[in-house]
Amino acid sequence: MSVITRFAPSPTGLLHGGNYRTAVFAYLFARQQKGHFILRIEDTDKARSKPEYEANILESLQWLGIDWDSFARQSDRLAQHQAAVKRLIDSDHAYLSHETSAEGKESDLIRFRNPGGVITFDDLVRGPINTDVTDLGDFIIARNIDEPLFHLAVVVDDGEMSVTHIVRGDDHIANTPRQILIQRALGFTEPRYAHLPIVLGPDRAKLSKRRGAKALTEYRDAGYLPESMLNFLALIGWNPGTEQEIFSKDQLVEAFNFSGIQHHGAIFNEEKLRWFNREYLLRMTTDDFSTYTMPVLKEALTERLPALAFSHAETSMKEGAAAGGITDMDATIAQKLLPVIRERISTSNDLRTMVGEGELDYYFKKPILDVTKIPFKGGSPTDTVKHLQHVKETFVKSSQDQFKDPENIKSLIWDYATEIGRGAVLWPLRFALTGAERSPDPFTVISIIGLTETLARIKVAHNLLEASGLST
RNA sequence: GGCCCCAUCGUCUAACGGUUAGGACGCCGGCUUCUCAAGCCGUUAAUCGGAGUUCGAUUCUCCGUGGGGUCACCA
Repeated sequence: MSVITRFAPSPTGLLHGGNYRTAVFAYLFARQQKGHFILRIEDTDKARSKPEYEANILESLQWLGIDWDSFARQSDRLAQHQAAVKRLIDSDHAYLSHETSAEGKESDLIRFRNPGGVITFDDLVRGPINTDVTDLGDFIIARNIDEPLFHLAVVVDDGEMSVTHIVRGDDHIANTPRQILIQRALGFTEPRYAHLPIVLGPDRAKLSKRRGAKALTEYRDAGYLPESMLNFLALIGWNPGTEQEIFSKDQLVEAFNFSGIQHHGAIFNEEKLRWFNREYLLRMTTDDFSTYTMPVLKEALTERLPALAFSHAETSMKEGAAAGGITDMDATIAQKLLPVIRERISTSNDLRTMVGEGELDYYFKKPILDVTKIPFKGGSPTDTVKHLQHVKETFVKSSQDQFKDPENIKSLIWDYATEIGRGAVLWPLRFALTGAERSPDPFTVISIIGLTETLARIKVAHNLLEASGLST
């Protein structure tokens, strides 16, 4: 018998990572067993189900790389549910019960005739679970013949779709016995159950939208990669029994097993997720990283433009700044900036923040220099001018094509810097270029902004130092 | 509260009677370095408590304690 699993979310809100973790496990198991994976939208609650939530579920699953073999919507299966209710009534497993609700509404509810006794099932992760269902009483399975409720619908759908393994959150453990009761009354084969430990928020309570759990699509929008999200989700409450942590989808499919699933809840740790994302970013090809980064970088830079505009007017990078977008020149620089960015971010949102806070400004405009910070730790302005002058002359004498690679640039002045004291030479150079106390090394910066701009900035620092020297 | 489940570093976890209780994230420190980032190395940190069983308990049993889930005409 081939394995059939399903993911059966309700489109009554945006689903969070914990919900999708359930989908991941059901999916991995189905793929591993060369089985069939069903996506079933449980929208029997008409009042709360919304099309946009359903759309978000589909979108999220596709993004994660969880593809389904068949799709069903519970609301499309009303006829089957009604037939089942009729069968239940005809066989005296259920009956009509005329009742008045708390709000005073009268209706003919359909109640399941509970035989009582102990129901036992062997959970794939928890082992045998026994429940005395006597106390449940005759529970309600439909509001009326046209409005079947959750338990009835689930059992009918799982039964008719021949689901062999029900993988779901362990908040359903308490529901299982009554579903088994309905199942037996309807004559369906009992599936295997695998109840997954709940995913907790930082407060150790069940992850929920109300307590601030983010929708999966929010993580996507923040720049998380589907691969890292899948990897992370799979490792919440499950481990392969080895020390491997980075898993491709195929590897997860192969390694997954129910015995590696924990029996207790696990906290959704965003720090770890960030780490996973960074690991995947680091593993990307240059082209893929560019595709991942450039749209965000361009967008962020465009927003940053007002702050950059002033200097665009007076530098060599001025073309087209007023046109409302970043210039070709800027785009070229952005492309060169990619390696620098890669070692500094975990998500593209980090990049957005960097640009927004002006951390990248000096690549696109001349920095405004605080002249007192140009000399290295207690170095004199006079010596600093001398060193900058030397560096400048060395650069001028060198051929243009040496300025593409940071290592080459480094080799031009490294011996001089070592001889003089690297700090005394490199700090003023780097500061002249960036105006920042913290930045990548000067060689990297030069390779990005180019020789012409480098010389211009050195000249600015030079002039500033001389002017301050005269006035003191 | 009833019922059910769970319990190893702050977090995710390994150990399936015998280990200096291992790994990862984070934190902290060092190396490298003009600064930052990265990288490399390292430190700190845990078996909830109490009884048993056993030559020996993280591991098995019981009792506490703590945490979580669930108790709808929601799913």
